[in-house]
Amino acid sequence: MDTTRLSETELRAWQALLHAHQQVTRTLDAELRIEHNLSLADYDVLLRLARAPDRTLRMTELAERVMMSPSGLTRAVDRLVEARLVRRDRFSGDGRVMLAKLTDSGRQLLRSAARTHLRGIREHFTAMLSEAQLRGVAVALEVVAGPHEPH
Amino acid sequence: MDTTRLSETELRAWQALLHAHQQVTRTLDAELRIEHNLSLADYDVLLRLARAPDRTLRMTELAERVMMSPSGLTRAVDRLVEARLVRRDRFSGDGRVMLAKLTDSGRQLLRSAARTHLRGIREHFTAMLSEAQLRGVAVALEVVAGPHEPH
DNA sequence: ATCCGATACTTGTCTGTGCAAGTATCGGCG
DNA sequence: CGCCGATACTTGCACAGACAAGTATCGGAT
Repeated sequence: MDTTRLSETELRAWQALLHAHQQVTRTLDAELRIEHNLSLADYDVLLRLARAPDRTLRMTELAERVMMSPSGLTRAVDRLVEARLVRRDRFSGDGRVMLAKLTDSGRQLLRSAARTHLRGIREHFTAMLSEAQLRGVAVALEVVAGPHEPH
Repeated sequence: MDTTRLSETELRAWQALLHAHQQVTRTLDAELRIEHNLSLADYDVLLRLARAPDRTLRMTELAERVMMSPSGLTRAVDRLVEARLVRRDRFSGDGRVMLAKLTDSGRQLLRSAARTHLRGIREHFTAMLSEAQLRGVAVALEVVAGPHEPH
């Protein structure tokens, strides 16, 4: 196989991945910002917390789940704490770890943001594809993404 | 259909898109930076110029092709000019437009960076999928990306 | 000829994010 | 008990990119 070129199909798949991601992600981010004053990254943080036991996670675990660097997460949580959507508590069992906990108003905002967001995912992504296509995309891109626990 | 939830397949496809994109772009960006001191965005700018007639494009056209804001592109081209990979010329036919032109050393660098990059796309993306999967992903994500001329 | 809205960039400013260095805490070992 | 490497964040710094405002130019209408 020629190692200095990509086949037509390879090139198309790669370009399509870039374009589709950019397209969808920009749109969803804009919708969340306009309707709920929340970035897509913020939304993701709130969502992971909402799914966690007691709506609480250590910073490191949260960082892994939202695909952010530790420092990036610290800043993101700073903003969410400022907005009263998240609380920070010291973990009594280990003085180094910080727990981020979703507040009630965080839950409430997440709930209403979720409506916007899920509608957006449907509208700008999944509704454009058949069930079979969606499954194909899921299977293929899961391979590419590598092992991830499905949190 | 339930509008407040996503089906299992929808959710998987969406998450997989996010994870796969992040995974692959981070890796490719890192490879380009290490081996050629170029960001993925820089690479893309050089590539679009290389493909253009006379290796030259107006700023606006270039911005569309690389999916960057006008201001973002101005800064990106600033850096590439600084690195002598691109030249800026005024377009004689219209004093408002600026032409970005790939220099010879830009071409040369792009050539060698392309080897790294194409290998990377293969290794971290396309090689993980069958030809049929790749075609499926391409078709599906092209729909999602919407109409784009295949520059 | 000149005015004026439109076009094509660029610049000022702000936000988000990463890396590397700093701080606090932990837990084992002498 | 006290040291010390490891762990869990947080902070300093730097940089890329976006939006909005600014500048220069264009081209049609008066």
